[in-house]
Amino acid sequence: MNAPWPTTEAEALAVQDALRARVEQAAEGAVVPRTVAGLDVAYHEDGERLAAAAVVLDVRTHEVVDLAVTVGRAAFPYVPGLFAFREVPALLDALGRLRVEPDVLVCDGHGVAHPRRFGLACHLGVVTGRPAFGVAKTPLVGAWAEPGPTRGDSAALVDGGEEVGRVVRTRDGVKPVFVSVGHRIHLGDAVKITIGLARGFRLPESTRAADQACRAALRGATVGGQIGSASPAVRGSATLGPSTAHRGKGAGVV
DNA sequence: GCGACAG
DNA sequence: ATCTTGTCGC
Repeated sequence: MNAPWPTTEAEALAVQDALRARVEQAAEGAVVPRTVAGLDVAYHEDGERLAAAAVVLDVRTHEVVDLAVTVGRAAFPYVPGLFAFREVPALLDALGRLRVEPDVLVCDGHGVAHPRRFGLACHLGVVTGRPAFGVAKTPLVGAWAEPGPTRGDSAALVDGGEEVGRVVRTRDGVKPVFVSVGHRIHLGDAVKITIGLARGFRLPESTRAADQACRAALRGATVGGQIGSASPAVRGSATLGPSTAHRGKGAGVV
């Protein structure tokens, strides 16, 4: 029933074309999350083995409510614009191990601020059906004016004549982050949530927590060959069936 | 043709 | 993404 994971760039592009129509818009205020899930992936130096983490935080207190990690392999080579095909299988596996269903997914990358308006946040939102948005550290597409110097200041990220995201200053005098809608959420809400989650640091607490969790899992899997021993509250796996290595010759790097 | 190019 | 600890500055 499930379409096979794309092996070539042409196949991946076709998948994006098909899924793009399923992205849903949302009115401002439609999403008032009590919890968010921070998602991130860490790679082994071989560029193939990886660990993915999903950490659920209470939006108000930033307390970790749930956490799940999984280790596996990159499902596609890194190609700007096709980035999601590399991490989606592992991230879905991690999300599937959570006991608490997060109200919104905070992705490490872009949503519609993408050449074909279907970045990682859109992809994860569509396949999970959950509200989702992306917070990226660097731009992929678009132009913008330097936002004000104060935390909370922002500027429109424009591409192809449309606002595809917002460049947001989460801390005074610090390089801004790029926020864009993924699925079922309004850009203004995504920006507010991002600022609320980024208090002491540039990146949202959710992203930082996920980054720390997958890095730790990667070490555990590399050194001990097993993970999840550090904390009994963490659910993890040392294998990842579907997320096998990319094969074939039409997609570049391996 | 020459860069740029999420992680 | 990853290679990488201490250090300069507010």
